[in-house]
Amino acid sequence: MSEKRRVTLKDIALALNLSPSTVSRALNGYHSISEETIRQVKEYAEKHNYVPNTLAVNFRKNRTSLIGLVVPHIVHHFFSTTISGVIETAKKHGYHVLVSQSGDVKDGEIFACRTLLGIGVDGLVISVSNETFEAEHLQDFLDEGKPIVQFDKVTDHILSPKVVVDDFEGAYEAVKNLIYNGYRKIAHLSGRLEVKNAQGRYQGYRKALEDHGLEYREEWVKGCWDILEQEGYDFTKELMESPNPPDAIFCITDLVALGAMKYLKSAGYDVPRQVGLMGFSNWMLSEYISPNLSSVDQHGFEMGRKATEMLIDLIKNHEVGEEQLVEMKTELIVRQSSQKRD
Amino acid sequence: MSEKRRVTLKDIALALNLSPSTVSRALNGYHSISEETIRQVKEYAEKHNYVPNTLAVNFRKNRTSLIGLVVPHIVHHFFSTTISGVIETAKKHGYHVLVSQSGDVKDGEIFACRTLLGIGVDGLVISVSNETFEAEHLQDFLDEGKPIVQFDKVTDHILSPKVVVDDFEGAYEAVKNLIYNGYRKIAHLSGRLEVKNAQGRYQGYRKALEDHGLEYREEWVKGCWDILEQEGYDFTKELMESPNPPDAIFCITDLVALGAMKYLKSAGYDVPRQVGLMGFSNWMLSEYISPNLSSVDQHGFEMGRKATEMLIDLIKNHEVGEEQLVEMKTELIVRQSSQKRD
DNA sequence: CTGTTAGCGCGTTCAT
DNA sequence: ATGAACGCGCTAACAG
Repeated sequence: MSEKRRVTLKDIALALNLSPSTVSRALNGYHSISEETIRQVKEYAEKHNYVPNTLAVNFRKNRTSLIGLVVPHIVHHFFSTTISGVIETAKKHGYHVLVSQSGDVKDGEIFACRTLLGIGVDGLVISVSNETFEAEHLQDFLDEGKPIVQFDKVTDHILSPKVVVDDFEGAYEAVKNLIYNGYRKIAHLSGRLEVKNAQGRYQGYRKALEDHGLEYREEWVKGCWDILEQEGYDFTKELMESPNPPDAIFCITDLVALGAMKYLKSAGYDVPRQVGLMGFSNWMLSEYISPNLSSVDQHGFEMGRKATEMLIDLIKNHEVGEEQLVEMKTELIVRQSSQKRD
Repeated sequence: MSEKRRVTLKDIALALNLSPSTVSRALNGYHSISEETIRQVKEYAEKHNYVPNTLAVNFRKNRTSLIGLVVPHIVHHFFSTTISGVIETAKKHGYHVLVSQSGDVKDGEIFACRTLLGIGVDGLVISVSNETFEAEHLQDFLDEGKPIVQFDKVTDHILSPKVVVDDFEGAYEAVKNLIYNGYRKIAHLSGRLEVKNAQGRYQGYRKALEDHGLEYREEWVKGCWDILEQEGYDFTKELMESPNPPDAIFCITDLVALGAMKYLKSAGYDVPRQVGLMGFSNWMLSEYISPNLSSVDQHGFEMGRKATEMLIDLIKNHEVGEEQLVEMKTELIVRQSSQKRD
């Protein structure tokens, strides 16, 4: 509990017989200070290891060099990847990241945002919850001149730059792959269609069927409300026990696909020979399960990086940003679960 | 870019014909303020949604309500679980969390810590890197009166409370399980034995062998320097191709076990019938791979919670904490990979 | 090139 | 029960 008092600008000024402002300028490399003074000040500062009081600087400048990050679930592999991208990118630009999770529910998100705003973050990177259909808590940021960049799960209820993957194309390619592999009755475990990603993937699915002359049946589309593994399990059971079972399932995300896989295995189906399976998001474990799961990679780290770079640009230019959509390409990862024959 | 100026104490004072100090006191519930004034002030504040300027408060009080968190890798499932525990617990107590990753290297850790200290976090929760054998960058926190709580991967080069799992017992039970299942030639893919966890698990492994009269052979212990999947693969290959191959492998962590599994499968071994496999850490994917992997759960969320609670206690009591070890129990999760027969 | 002054918003003396 | 005054550490505006 020593609590040695830190050296302040004033201390240096006093010791060197200068004014605090001169010292400040010397340390911050102003042009209008003599070489000699600068040298002197820097030397003294170094020697007494002066560290500027960040709290005071923040207060004075009314900024924190903090950026807020809100994601639905930290533990989901895709998000922990994006978190990594955000943090690393922020670091490179001298920013730091406050990470919050919304739990994928509206109230959690609102709480997180209010808190972050209260702390005084300079900007926000957010992937909204499944329940975000209005955005007052986000508008508050813009009203205070603090930019927001959305990524992955985005809402149109607020004007801001967005970084997303091309869900439509990702889904299209994924389903096309199933078709090329010989599957003909392709079902889709979707999400809530009010959610953009879910909508995009659903549309890609339909278009792929259409373009290849395959039948679209409404009863082959099941909406997972919470995007849970259990939903994947239950809906797959439902599908397979129906009078007209599909021979392949395209799932909105890998977690749901895992549930589907579990059911199929437990019910004795041969994946991929009897039933093909395709996920989305390329979770780490998709590579390890057996049969390993074909999926669509979203380049999470890159998304986090891109979103953060855009945000920091805005912060530095004192802009709150405009509606703008950056679409990143997905990458189809073909593994065993979608290959009818080896 | 509207930038509506926020309401300040002064504004309220002016409007209500009071002094700023009275308003401050009213808002912070001082005893020496009349009910009436309090009511009045609170009402006005509410109506004009006054939000105290956190930056000013922090500056004044010389604290941030921020706690720093440093882990080796955010994307590792165990750590993302602990992160979650830290964040949720902090939230409950009105604290926020700055998450950094060290990349499991010394320089990364030092940089993260310096930065966090610079920002002015009130305390630090850290799981140190594989290379942390001295701790000046941690001592700096204590010198400024800011407590540290270590968890999971801890070092004795600094005096602080630590939250760990009982690695020894976890390993002991894990290896015992292998033995009970009929394996007799048990190898161990360990980590760097200077690292505490690695040491504990190694000791548990040895003791289990000893207690059950099994042979310990030095060439059956391989040290993974970076704890990578590839190391698991390579060492397993080495082991199995040696003149005296083991019939089971206890791995320092699931990631290494995955590498082992990959090799064993690719080389045509039957896991678990020919070779048993046991991991440590219970990564999410261990449940999903096939055969699914027996492992030792470390209750990551709980560890994060416990460490954070201890830290916040210290912060609130203006203590920097003493050497103290909280050992949490592990939980053996028996799955297929360690069952010689079903 | 440098010093003086002033103030960011708040909490906390010390008065009254 | 309230107000006046001060200062946290720093920087920006305005002199000179």
